[in-house]
Amino acid sequence: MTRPLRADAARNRRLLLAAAADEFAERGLEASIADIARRAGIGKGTVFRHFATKEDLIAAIVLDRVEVLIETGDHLLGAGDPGEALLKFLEVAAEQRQERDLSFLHGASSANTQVSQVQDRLRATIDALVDRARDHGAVRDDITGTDLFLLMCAPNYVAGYAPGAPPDLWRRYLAIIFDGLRPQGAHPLPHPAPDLLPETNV
Amino acid sequence: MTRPLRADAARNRRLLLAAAADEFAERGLEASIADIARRAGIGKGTVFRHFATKEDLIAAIVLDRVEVLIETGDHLLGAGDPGEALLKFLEVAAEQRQERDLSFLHGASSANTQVSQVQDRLRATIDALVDRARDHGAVRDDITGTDLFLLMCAPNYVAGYAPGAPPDLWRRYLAIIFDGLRPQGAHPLPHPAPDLLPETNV
DNA sequence: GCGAAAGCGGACCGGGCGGTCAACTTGGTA
DNA sequence: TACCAAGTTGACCGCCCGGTCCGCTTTCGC
Repeated sequence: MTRPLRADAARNRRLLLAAAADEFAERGLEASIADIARRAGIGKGTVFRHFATKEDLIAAIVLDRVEVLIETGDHLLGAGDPGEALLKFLEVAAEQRQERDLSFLHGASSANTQVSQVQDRLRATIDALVDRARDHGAVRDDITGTDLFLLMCAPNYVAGYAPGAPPDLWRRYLAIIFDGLRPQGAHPLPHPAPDLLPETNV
Repeated sequence: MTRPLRADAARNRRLLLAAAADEFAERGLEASIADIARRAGIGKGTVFRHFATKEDLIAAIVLDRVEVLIETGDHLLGAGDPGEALLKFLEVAAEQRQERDLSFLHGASSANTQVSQVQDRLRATIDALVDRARDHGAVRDDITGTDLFLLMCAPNYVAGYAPGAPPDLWRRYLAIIFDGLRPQGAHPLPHPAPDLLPETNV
């Protein structure tokens, strides 16, 4: 369908995505296109040749990151202890976020259809991980894949509130939250699990 | 020291703070001063008469909200079951956040000395609540007040990721996290508690 | 009721943003 | 090697932002 990119264009696209991810991680959503272009060593106009709007650029970054998580999750589905697999998945997700925190980009790009599609795929993978762990008695009966999808980002978020915190403080809060997911000593939950409509997250 | 505000000025200040809180809750940090002024029914110049910068306005809002939490916490220190008191405190904090989510303002104003002072006071109150709950065996031995200070906002944050979620979904995630804080079935934590230096949070 | 001080408001400013464009350079192909 | 489509570039545009300023209005002690 679409002819392959010219060699220089492909190189610039890679540079651009890397620079954008770094810049967003450092400056948040309001990182400017001009700064991103400068960091990538390309002209501002080139950015808009590759991505029509800033939102499209953000969506491309999110797409890449979520794909990685899906691959990780699918791989873990076929391996070892189900409880360990789920925990390992959460650790990988947290490590990705720790390296570069781009969580705010997910919200900023959820309107994009490709992003919402890939997020649905991620949710399916997490559902499978949780189902397997639940069947194995590694997590309590009353939690769902959606719960984990939502809780996934919490450890980094919590650790991020500490100013000069050590880089792997998230491990502490992941452990606490995961203890809350175990069957031992679980108290009944006061609110039913949400069900996010999978087709469209409006 | 400073003479009291004129009647109209005091009224406008109240209108302004209320409008700003609403506007920030709806539009996030990038809510504009012009919109806030319009919502309050006052001129843009008047905003800057009351608060020299946008940051000062944000700090004033945060100050008010944190004071409320401190009062709540101090009150709960003298009442009933220590474990219930801590849980109740977290519920009140989450309700405040659910009504208007201004958590992003805390980060934006932490440079302000008044804000960091009042946050230190809040941390002291939470420390006391946690110490009492721990002594009573309501929470595990290896968590600290600082842990709770950081975890406090997590339930709303997690629930906020669900698009059309019911308004009190946070209760579900607070329950899960609180189960993770209980002594029953606790697994050892892989990372020590952080200690935020209280005098300055740089 | 009057005058001075306090408060008010909106036109205005400099700057930075996302996005456009037309002149220019480059890569692949016949 | 010569050509042209694809790609690049930075000056430029309109917009909106936080913040200023000064002529006007309101409050309140006397």
